[in-house]
Order: sequence, then C-alpha cells, then structure tokens
Amino acid sequence: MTAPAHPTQPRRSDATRAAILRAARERFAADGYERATIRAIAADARIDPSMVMRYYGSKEGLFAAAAEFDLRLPDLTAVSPEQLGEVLVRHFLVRWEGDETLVALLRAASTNPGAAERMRGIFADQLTAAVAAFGTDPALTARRAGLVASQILGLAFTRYVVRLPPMVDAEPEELVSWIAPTLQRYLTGLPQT
Amino acid sequence: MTAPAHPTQPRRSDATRAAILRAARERFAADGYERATIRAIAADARIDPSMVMRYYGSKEGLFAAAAEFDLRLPDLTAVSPEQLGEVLVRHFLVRWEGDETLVALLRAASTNPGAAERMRGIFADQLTAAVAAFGTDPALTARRAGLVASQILGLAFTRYVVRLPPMVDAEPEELVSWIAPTLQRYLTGLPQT
DNA sequence: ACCGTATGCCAACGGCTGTTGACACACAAC
DNA sequence: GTTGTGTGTCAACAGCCGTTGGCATACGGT
Repeated sequence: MTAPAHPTQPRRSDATRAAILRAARERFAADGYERATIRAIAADARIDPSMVMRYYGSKEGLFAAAAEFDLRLPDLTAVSPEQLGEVLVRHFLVRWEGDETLVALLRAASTNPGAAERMRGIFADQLTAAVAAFGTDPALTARRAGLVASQILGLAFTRYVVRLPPMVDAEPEELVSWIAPTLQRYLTGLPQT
Repeated sequence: MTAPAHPTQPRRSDATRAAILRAARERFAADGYERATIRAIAADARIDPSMVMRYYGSKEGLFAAAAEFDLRLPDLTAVSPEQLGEVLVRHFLVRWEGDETLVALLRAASTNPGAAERMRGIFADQLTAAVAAFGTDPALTARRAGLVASQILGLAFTRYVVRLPPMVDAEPEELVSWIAPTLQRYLTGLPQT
C-alpha cells in the first residue's frame, strides 16, 4: 500500500494492468482458455509473464478479471411490448460486435468449468432478471430466458466462433429481421401456437 | 498388410481401435480438444498411449476419426411442409442425446480450428443440402440453413455444454414445442412478417 | 518346427506450460 | 543522500504434453 492521498490515487502500474487485460481478452477471444498462454498474453502487452502473476495471481484470476461482463440490458418495461424481440437482438448484436469479452467468455465456456459457471451466472441472473421485470407468468420466466439465451448464444456461436459463412456474411439488420420474431415469441408467446 | 482372404478380414486389433475411439469421444465431449489428453484417453481404453499414435498417427488424426459424423437428416421432401420444424428439432434432440460425438465436436470447435472447419462442413454440406432439397428460393437456401444451425447449435450449447438450468431441466417435447415454430419460420417463412 | 508380422508395453526425448524467487531500477518521503 | 516501496526483468523449476524408438510377445501361414 502506498497509502498516499485519500482513497485511491491512480497508480503508475494501472496502464500495465490495463494492457494485460486488453491482451488477455484478445487472446482468450481468439484462442480459448487453454491455448491462450500467459506468455503470449504478456508478449502482446510487452511485459514479463511474471507481472501477470503478480497482478492477477494466476491464470484463473486473470481470466476472471478479463471476463468480467455486464450485458447492459435495457429496461424492458420501457420498451413497447411488440418490439421486445427486435430491441433485444439489436442490443446483443451491438454489444457483441463492440466488445470481445463475450466472445472470449463464449469460447472459454466450452472447455473451462469456471467460464461455464460465469456464463450461467450472466444469463441466469442478468437475463432472467430482465425478463422477470416485465413479468408475465413467473413460472415461465426462467424457461423464456433460457430459450432467448439459446438463440442468442447460437447466433454468437455460429457467427463469431464457428464462423458459418451464411451467418458471417449476413448484415446485422437482416439478422435482426429474422431473429427478432423468434425472441418475441420466446418472451411473450406460448409454445406451439 | 496381412493380405489374408479377400478384401478386409477383421483384424485382431479392431477391438482396440474401437476402444480408443470410444474413449476419445467421451474425453473430447467432456473436456474439449486440448484438455482431452492422449494419455487420459489411452488410460480409459486400457492401452498404452503409443498405440493411439500407431493407429491414428497423431492427436489431430485421432480427433478426425472420433469426430466423423453424419447428421442422418431425414428426407425433408417426404415431410408434410407444415411439420418441417417439428420433425427437425425432434430429430436433432434424439440424435444428440444418443451420440456424444456431436457434443465432442461442439466443444472442440470452440478452440480447435480443424474442428471448427469440420463443423462448418457438416452444417454447410449436410444441412444446406437438406434445405435445398425441398428447394424454395435458392438464393435464400444458405441463409435458411445458417439460421436453423444457429438455433440448433444454440440449443445444444446451452443444454449440453454450458448447461443452463432451464434448458437442462426442460423435457425434450417441451423444447420441441417451443423451438419447432422457430425452425419452421427459418425454413419456410420470410424475415419480420 | 520356423519365420514374418501384428500387437502391445516401456522408457525416454524435447518442448511448452504455469508459476516462483532473486535481483535491478525508479521514484517518493524524509 | 538514504530508505522503503512499487515496478519490472531474468532465469529457472517442476510438471505435463505429444511423440518416438526399441524391445518383448503372440499370432498366422507354411
């Protein structure tokens, strides 16, 4: 502890910490958890691998810090009910294209139990909460959130991870127009109507 | 070459080969490509790691053999047009629950480029072919197949890989009733109608 | 019986991994 | 200047990985 001025003065190492985090997110997103080595991340950040250990304790700790994520879901009660699906898909597409953290989490969740646990937390907590907010039948809330997650994660998986050509080539707005009705039904509809 | 009787007489090592393949599928499905070690697979199959190398050449070769997969899609032209979605979801659910190969491929595709390539091949070739068979607009065929893949893979990813509770708990038939209309629209509908 | 080959185990290699500890330098306080 | 602490580098460890080559054994054809 430097214990200088009052609560937290910016430390000189903050830039390094940030560089490590940025490099870690890139590598985790591109290679997944096990192939993203601490040595490679450190090289990207132009520092020594041992710095990563000092600042983040372990590879698991680094991933935990790099995979911190907030879906930043809009308040669904403020959205007109028939536009719920459209708003949600567009939000996710924007959120995904602009921040590689979720792709890192997605790739890592396939093989790393901790990452899967975190993914479960994000979609169980944040998404379920958003769905519950404009609450219809509470008994169906979890199922609706799960179904939305299945289509959203499937979209991300095919577009950003496996890179299926028809999903990569599609313009965002075309994807919105196809997928919005799906989410709309998962959120407000009933099965097989 | 033993070159005994006519074309291919069953060799004594076929049981070993099969044991290796079975163990490999299990490990790849449970742990993904990099965490599934040849040593662990060999231990499961109760043989020496070097046997894996002799019979499959390398880890990549073993995976290629273990991830051989046929979706066994039904002939969609023989299905009544309004039941396409339902038939397809049910087929995939059955196919998935009964064969861990696809889960292995799914997990591995997140981190292993070769596995991703194979996944692309399976869904680009087999699924696109099935969709093209009862052909509507050829220009839309690839997109329809991609969208179906996104929902199907999202279902598999949330249910078998990340294990989101609401997706794991759901009865197969309930999933069918929710997801069938989605596939139905991806296959025969138009965007945002 | 012999011989060639297929099958299997064992020990080891080189390489890469996460992680650690010792050491050098920079900066602020006094 | 001296001291102490934060920041960074370097070299090395122990462990696991895929992979290899040699050697024993069992089998099948003759």
